[in-house]
Amino acid sequence: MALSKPSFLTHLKTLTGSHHLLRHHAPAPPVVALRSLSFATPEEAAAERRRRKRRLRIEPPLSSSSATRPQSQPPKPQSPQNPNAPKLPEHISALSGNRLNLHNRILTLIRENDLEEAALFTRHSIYSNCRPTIFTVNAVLNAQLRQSKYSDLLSLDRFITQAGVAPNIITHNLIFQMYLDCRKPDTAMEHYKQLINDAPFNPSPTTYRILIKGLVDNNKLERAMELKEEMTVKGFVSDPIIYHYLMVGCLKNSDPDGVFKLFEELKEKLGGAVEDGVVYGSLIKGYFIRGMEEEAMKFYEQTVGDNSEVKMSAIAYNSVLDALCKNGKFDEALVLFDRMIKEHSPPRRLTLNLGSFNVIVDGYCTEGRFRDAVEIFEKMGDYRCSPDTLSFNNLIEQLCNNGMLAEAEDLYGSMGDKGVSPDEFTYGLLMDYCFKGNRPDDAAGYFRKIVESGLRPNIVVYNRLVDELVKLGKIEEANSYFDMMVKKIKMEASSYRFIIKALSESGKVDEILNVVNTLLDDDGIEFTEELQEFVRGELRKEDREGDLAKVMEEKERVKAEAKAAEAQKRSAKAAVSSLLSSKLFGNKEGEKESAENEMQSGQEDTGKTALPESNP
DNA sequence: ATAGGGTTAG
Repeated sequence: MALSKPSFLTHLKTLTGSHHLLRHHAPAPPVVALRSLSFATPEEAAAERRRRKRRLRIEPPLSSSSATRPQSQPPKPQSPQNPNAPKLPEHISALSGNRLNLHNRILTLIRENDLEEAALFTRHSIYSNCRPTIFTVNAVLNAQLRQSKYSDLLSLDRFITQAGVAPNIITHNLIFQMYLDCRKPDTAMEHYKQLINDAPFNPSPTTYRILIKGLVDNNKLERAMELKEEMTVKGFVSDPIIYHYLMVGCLKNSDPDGVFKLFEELKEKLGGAVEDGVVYGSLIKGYFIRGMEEEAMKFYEQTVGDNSEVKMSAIAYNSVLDALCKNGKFDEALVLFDRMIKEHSPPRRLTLNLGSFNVIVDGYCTEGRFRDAVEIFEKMGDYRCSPDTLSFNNLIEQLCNNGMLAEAEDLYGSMGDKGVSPDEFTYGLLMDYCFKGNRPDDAAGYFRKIVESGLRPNIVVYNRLVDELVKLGKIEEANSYFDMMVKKIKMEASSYRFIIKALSESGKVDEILNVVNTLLDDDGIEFTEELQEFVRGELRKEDREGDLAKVMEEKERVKAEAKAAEAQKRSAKAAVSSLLSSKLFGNKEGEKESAENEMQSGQEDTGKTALPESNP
């Protein structure tokens, strides 16, 4: 199995290490939060939600099957007269004629979700007689960001920088967003410092929104607060949205006083009244946390009361609605929800959205009113709102958690009609609860659905499946899932140990040796002395300790043979290619190999950085 | 015709 994650990270390190704005420091490489099913922290889940949200604006990612294009060597580094002179980005008027045509063609590729082609086209155009504008580049970078193609994004950014396409503020904002999504706030802030020091233009208000939100999401509230002060010093207006982000940060830190302080500060800044409804949900939550229910409800009244001047959007309402639901004011929440429904008159005024239903569904569930929850969930369509995978998962989980597996499965069954696809989480959830409900065959069936639907299988879910099967004494079956999945997911050492242990306990020595054989082929796992000792210990129980050495020797022999065959092939090729002219042949070989590695790795990390050849 | 405003549930 190809070594996927480590090589990806190494690759990213190379990219960032040579990034123009980052060349002065050499921190750890950004550890990209790859999509995974189990989130270690709520922040990770939140980061994933943000990514999903952005992804919504683009067609859902198809299985990344488009072929990797041949790419050639980077050109010689250019030597402009003054390499330190910051270049001004082009003005929007540069986007005309041929360059506008190019722009539109690339936008079409993006719309068709062919990001590889869009990036490649952009690169190839650099040295053609029609250079892409920075606006075109930004469009591609943005699409890559939305699809979490972080290494592609960094690679393209580096490419255009080396090629002398001057980035503009939007380019930088995209880079900030990427680092923050990757949970690398420090790298984002380094980049920000470089921008302040070196760039021939200023940050934009959006720069601060991105940074402050990202810092809060990454648990750097203090730094976010400092940045708010800093932007004020620089003459930027910190608006209600910035304050809203910071208030959310305070709530996360259980610091209601921080919320109140921010609200007062905003109020003063706005001349005594805050009209934007977005901050009131947080304010009310602050009072609830503080145990000041009366104050909370006073502000609630002030926000939505008859003579209120506060402008409420659907999102602002949702935040208030959530405050009520989570603090024992469900009756009031229902009244508010009703009012939101009455005020909803699309397309003129929108006071309801998917989120409103998610909040009220959770409210019903908290009250134990699951039937009502399902009912309102199903009424969503009446208000031109449609559920997504996450909202289905949410309700399915609530039902499962409360002993209503059958109802959860009904709901799952209705996803298809609504055109919503279950994801790995849906299946993992149903799998777990089928095991709990003593239906192991159905549970395994849900697991197989993950594989059959072409979803990226996840080691955590796989571990849970095998764990349950072993607990039930279904060792053979567990082993068959090991065989099925070992090629598809990046196994962990502990997963190998687990299956070996289970096989050992039922005396299946040959199967153990099989697993060891697979392990030896797995480049991602080091067969440490300790691991070997563990295997030997298990084999010893059946008096087959010596078999480990046999397997290892055999593997060495096979590997040595393969190596020899490869060497022979190489020298034969060398003989042939010396007959042909040029290095072209050799290059192509190299590319073929790396393309194969990527396909095996199954990651979204196709970050090839080769530049096209300079002028033809 | 390049970023970006907010919410809620994994």
